[in-house]
Amino acid sequence: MEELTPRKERILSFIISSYVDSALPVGSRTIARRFGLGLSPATIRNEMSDLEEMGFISQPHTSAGRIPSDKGYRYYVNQLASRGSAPTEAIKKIGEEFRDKIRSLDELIERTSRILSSVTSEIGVVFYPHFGDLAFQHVELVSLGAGRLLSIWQTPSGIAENFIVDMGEPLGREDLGRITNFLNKELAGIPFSEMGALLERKRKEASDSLVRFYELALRLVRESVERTTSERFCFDGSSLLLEKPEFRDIEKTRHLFQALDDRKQFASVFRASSGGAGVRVFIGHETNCGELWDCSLIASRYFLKEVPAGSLGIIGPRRMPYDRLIPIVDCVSRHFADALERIL
Amino acid sequence: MEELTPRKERILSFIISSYVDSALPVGSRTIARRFGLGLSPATIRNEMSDLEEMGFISQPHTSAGRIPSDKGYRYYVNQLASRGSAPTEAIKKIGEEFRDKIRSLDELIERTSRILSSVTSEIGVVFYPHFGDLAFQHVELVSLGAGRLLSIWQTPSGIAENFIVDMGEPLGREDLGRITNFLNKELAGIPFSEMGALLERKRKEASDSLVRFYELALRLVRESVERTTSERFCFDGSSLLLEKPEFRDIEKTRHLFQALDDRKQFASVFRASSGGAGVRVFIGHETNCGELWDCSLIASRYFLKEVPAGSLGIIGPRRMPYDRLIPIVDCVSRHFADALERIL
DNA sequence: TTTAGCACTCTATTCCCAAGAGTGCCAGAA
DNA sequence: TTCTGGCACTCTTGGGAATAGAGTGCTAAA
Repeated sequence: MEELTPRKERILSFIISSYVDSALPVGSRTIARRFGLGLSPATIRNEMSDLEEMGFISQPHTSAGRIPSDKGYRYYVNQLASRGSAPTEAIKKIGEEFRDKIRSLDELIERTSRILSSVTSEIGVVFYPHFGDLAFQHVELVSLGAGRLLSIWQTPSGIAENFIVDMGEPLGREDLGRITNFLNKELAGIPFSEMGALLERKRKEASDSLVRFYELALRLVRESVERTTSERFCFDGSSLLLEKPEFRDIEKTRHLFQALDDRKQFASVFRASSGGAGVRVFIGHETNCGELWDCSLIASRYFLKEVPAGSLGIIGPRRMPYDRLIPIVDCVSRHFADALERIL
Repeated sequence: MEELTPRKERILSFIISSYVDSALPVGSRTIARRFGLGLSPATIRNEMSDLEEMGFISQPHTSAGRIPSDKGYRYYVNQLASRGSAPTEAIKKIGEEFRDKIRSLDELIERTSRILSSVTSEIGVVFYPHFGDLAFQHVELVSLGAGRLLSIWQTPSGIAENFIVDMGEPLGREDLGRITNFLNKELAGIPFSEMGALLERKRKEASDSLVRFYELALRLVRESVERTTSERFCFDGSSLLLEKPEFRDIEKTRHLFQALDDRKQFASVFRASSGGAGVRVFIGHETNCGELWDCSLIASRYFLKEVPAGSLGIIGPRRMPYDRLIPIVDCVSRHFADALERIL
């Protein structure tokens, strides 16, 4: 990205913060007046004309002020990254919210999305963690009768996930013990997501006496662990969107809500957006989702025992106070990861 | 509710179906023209004037046609109840949707809310079942290390729920066995929701050697089974609301979405609305929720082993094709209950 | 390089008017 | 008694036209 002169940068920055505040296009007059620098509107106009030509701002129509473009926001956000302050007010509130005892994963997820939306006044989104990349250590099977099992999968660090599985055929106590031992021996240390493939491979080479074990094990894995790849998430605060002036237009808003309703599509947008570590920001068309052209995403990946496990963040209009919201999402993300490890 | 003459009833019914179709106030002229009966607009006007005085219809303003009132819809819906047909088209589709294998409770809930909204074009809502009224039969405890337990609770009919609980203190294998036996003996046959109170009572009279067991048991119950009373639900299709002409007004719609965002409040509205068996309809102010004055609820309670366990339904504008939607909600409710028993 | 001035453009608001839809009421017909 | 045609009245809706206001681009001078 090209560099801007300090003056252009200040003007761009002013346009952004003013527009973020008011949702109104910003004119040269306003800038000259509320801008420390002793410059006349005419000078500002020349600078703005340059900025427009370079693509950082645009005009809704000929006789309106300027509004920031994707590129303008992007430049601003990149500048921000180097500084990165944190609003102590919000940080304190977040800390308090997470201090309450949270007892289940569901509660944590719902709670966190609520916190995100209440602190930022945007839509808060939290994805359920997936465990695929964690290493397996130990499984326990409990019979529930009629061929149904409860399987409890643990990692070396003590994280546990469990599933009810219908095995189709009833299994005796003895069988159960054997399968348990078999799984614990065969799969120790393997990441959950690779169990299926591994069992598949081994089954082909297995002696006849073991084939049945491999098949039962495979069924168990398929019906339980492999389910976690599904992309569940929870979001909260959609009514906040309707308060923003850019969503006064029903048609526009409807399309946006359609995108949110299509959970599959939305999950893929969000997931794509949160590769890499740390907080990442996706502005307007950067989301790669047509309906979200006037929205931005601030997403953060969270980790479980150093392994990426899911993401969370907020979604709102492009016109966002990025300087305030980026550190907030980061802060919530850390608290969430902590709380997650405490629960699992 | 007072009786209407057959002619008034036919007119009311026509006004409702026309208004449901078009969202436009209905005038006497329209009725006279598209109404089999050879009556002049003037006659119809007189009848309408009566209906208005009786409170079944109202005028948005002096020179507009009439629209149905809560009372009008209510009369219509009550009439419907006696007939109760079912749209085979939709029934077939619902059956197909439920035929797919559904593997977890979460999946079933999300799926069902999606089906509800796609078949009815309204918002579909499904509450998670609560198990409080089911009888307890058997519990199993599995240690996860560091004082954390997985507890698996079963009913006589084989339904299982499980929870991870942090007991605060590590428990040896022997302790675990004792507590398991203790719980199974003390609580057999008790409904889940009454376990806490029962243990509390018994603890007071217990001999010193048993107090510790009661306390551990109480902690276990408090941290696990009693959580299920929380009112979780899932809904889908909120973008469909924005397509309806009555929600073109952003302010009005915002209030509605605020009500939906407040999950606690919404849960209580919905739950209050679904007392009793069978499908129940709540029109406008009957929902007892200010923000929902222009909405209706069609709710059905579902059962688990003959015990009411939760509810599901749809929410949309008052202007709803009740005749079509009531049987649909009923149908989904039945399929859901079946699927639920298959899963748990 | 900056500034002041000026003509120009486009939006948003207001007001007015006419068209249209629907009603209520009354007097007369069935 | 019940129904109908006619008529005056009311109220919303939509389409200009006029106006005010905001903001720009350009040019010439400091």
